[in-house]
Amino acid sequence: MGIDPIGASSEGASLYELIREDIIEGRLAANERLVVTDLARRHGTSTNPVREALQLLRGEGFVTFVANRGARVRPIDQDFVRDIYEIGVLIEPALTRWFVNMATSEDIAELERIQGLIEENNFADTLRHSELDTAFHTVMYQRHYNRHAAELWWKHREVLRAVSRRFNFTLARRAAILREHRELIAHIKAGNADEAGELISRHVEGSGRHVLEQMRARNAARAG
Amino acid sequence: MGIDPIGASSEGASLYELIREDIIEGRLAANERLVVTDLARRHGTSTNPVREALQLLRGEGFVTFVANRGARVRPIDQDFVRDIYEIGVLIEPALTRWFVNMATSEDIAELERIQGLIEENNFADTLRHSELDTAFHTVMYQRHYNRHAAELWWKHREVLRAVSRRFNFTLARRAAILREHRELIAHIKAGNADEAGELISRHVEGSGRHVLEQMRARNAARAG
DNA sequence: ACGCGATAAATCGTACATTGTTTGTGCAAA
DNA sequence: TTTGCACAAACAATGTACGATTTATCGCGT
Repeated sequence: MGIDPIGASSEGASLYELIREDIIEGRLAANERLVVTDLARRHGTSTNPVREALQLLRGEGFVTFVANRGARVRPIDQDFVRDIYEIGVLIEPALTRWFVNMATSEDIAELERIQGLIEENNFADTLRHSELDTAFHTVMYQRHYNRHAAELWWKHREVLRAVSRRFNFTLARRAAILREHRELIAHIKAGNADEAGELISRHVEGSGRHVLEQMRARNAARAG
Repeated sequence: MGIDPIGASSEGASLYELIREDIIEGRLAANERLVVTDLARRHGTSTNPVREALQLLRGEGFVTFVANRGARVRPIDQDFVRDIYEIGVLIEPALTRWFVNMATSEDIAELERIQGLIEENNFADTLRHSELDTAFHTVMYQRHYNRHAAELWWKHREVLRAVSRRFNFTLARRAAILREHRELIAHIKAGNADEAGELISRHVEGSGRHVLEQMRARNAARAG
């Protein structure tokens, strides 16, 4: 599964996860107030668990606090998404280069298996594609010695997955994803760490650009 | 046994900040249990504020949780420091390149002013040097459009400052710092973004290596 | 020395009190 | 009628206290 240092996922469907999903998925609007008693009533608990969940979310950056005025939903807007992608462009190549130098034949087989499923699915089920794509990159990053960087990537990934779930892949983007994945596997097999890193850089940047275009288009549609 | 009861009861600073400082500064040992009732008694509050502070720290990665077993201090060990520095090596050059292209003459004057204070102090007061050095880099990063990256840098910086406070600068490191800062200002003046980025990469890596060597030496001394 | 059960301790959830903030109302003045 | 403002009531955040449930500890008998 994921890369989870703080023990969040050990609790099944915790209050933290529920509220977090509501924020990421957009069910809670940007800057919306998070009233403790309301959330407690809605989830059938007392206020204390809600308060602790909100503090946890605050620490992770999903919620903002003002003293004596409570919590609000941090907007998952274009700037937020752009920031995350740009950090990915800087970090993921380094993770990839390390993986290329450490990859076993089992790793490569696993990547090819997942890539096979991705091509088999061929974006028919977009949710499934998203999961497979995440799995693909997780194979590469999950064993990296820099746990901090891997965790950071995972946190960002969860946000981006939720955001991009609202959109469809353009045909051009679909083709690019498949092509780049195949090319990446080839680089890994050949042990070309730098080329793989370069490719990932373009891959992440392309993915970010794609999502941002979609967000922009939808915003324009909503405004006009 | 850890906590200084004087600093603990000081007014103004929140419970979160107090516990956080105790972790970063090393007054709370690695993996030490954080018992809610103890902390509450020690800080003269009830348990609820402590619980919320711990969740906040959990979200920021300073504390780990296991269900029904409470919180523990995440170790600020060599791996942790190395991870943070490596992320800095990846991110700071990008922040620097942007700054070089955006720097005004006021920015450069401010950098030269701080650099003057640094050279004037010349590591006589190491704490002051640490503050000035942080100020120097803050001038470069604080206005970056990628708020996420800037915040990430700041959070890391706070940890590293606390860690390196335990050590002294070697003569070689002192010389390198002054030389690289001067060289950096020259690159900024000339508008050489790429050279400045390259230099910052080396600067951060050198700084990280220096701190890690010190940690290693102290660990070895403690063991033998 | 090694389970094993009783006891202590700590976490987690609930209920309540206090304090600070927001909102709505009445009233006077423009 | 509208605007500005004081003031009070409702509301919500923050802090305290306590009971329930889970985990850790320790003494005891084999």
